[in-house]
Amino acid sequence: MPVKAEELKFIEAFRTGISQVNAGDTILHEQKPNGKLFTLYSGWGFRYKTLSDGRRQILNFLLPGDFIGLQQKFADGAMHGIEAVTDVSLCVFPRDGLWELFRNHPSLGYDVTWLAAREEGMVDDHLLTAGRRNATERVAMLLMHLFRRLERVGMAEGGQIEFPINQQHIADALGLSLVHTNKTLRRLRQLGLHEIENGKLRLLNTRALERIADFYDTPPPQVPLL
Amino acid sequence: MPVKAEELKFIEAFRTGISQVNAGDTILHEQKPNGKLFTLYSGWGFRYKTLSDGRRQILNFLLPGDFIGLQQKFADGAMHGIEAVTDVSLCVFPRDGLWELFRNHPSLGYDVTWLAAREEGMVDDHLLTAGRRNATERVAMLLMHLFRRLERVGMAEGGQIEFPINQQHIADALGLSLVHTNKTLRRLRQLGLHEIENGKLRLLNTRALERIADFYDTPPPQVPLL
DNA sequence: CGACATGTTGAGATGGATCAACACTTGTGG
DNA sequence: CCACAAGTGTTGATCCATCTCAACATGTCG
Repeated sequence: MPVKAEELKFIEAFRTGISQVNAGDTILHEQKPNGKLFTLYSGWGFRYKTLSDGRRQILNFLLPGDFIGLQQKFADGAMHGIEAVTDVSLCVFPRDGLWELFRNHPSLGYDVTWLAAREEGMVDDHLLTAGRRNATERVAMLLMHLFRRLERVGMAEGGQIEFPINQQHIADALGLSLVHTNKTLRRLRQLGLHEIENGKLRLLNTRALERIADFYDTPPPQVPLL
Repeated sequence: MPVKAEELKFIEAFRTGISQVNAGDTILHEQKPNGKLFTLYSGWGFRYKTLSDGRRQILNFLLPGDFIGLQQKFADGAMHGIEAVTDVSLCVFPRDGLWELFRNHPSLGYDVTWLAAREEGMVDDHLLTAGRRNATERVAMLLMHLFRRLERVGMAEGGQIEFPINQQHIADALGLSLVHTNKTLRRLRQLGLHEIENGKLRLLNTRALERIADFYDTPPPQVPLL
């Protein structure tokens, strides 16, 4: 989405710097929020929460273009962690600059709100999935969801996408056990619906997956970028 | 939270009017978004999504002070409905006024974002609940969650709150079946943890409920109001 | 009075969890 | 170069939390 030159300049000035994080590292610790804000430039990450006995729920996956950290800043004590799946590069914004941004560039503030609302929409979807879909539907949903998102940011090539997450990630995102995730994934593969190989996901029958997941996507007109 | 007089005036001018909705009526239809924005003045409501075969997931409950409709405005096709639990009065904002608000009163825009982020934080919690807690933990969580929220808006009197939702609502919010919700609720009651009677909820052992749910609340400093 | 919403309870079925192996790959230190 | 540990995927056996089905009770309302 186009941004005015002036706004772009402000964004440039606004950001503190670019930061690199290695695969598997924690970007934001669950217990100690730091109020920083990020935009994900490249790589995959995820937001998660854990119960005190270690059960983990992945809230959503973070892909290039995602804006991160609003909930941390505002949430009522309810914290989440962020972890890098692959090596990741982040654009870091200062802890207290958000108000500046709203004041000086309301249109950017508007965009931030847009992004926040879009992310909440995604979490809404995942809640429906975890609450009301069965294992097969959940897996189909996740595959379609991620595939479509990658498509939108232009990261689908030749009908396949990079797929750096493992079955434990999938299980934690869907609220399933690792073993059952494996069996469900395998069943879908044997039905010829998808293939995961060498860290690539290829969907072989999106029609069927959409039907199973009861997932029908409407791409948004255009997405703001920060 | 205090608001400047000038801002208050803008809010007054901004709103289209106040609207009343009867218990059980749909405030916002799942399939046809209208882009309107609301603030809930009084009563209870909830946001929900349904699968095409009718399975319903309640995304969160709406209580006085909640700001509604952002996701509808921005979501990528992913829609949700809103229904009134009790009779409800709403402050209605015009469909396209949000940008005006951001431009003329950045601080109000900032507040909107705050509210959006806080709501996402709540959905995050519910996703953790639906994905990783068992039935007992879920029910304990819901009771604590709602009780604390009502407390914060000053609607807890004498250790009890209005509790207008029925077991079907609870089941749909937690991703459980109606029957199992009933049995779980009953077990907690027989343990002396709570009482629901005549539309009132009384928590008899919040300590135990918190422990079961693994839920420890940190109230936010102050909440903006629109 | 009957229709309807809501809550309650039991019996049986089942989807998914848990437990326990094992295979394969990769990286590491000796 | 090999031995070994660690991470990941796979599979079978068994268990159990939750779902489904089916009744029945109660209160409200026309």
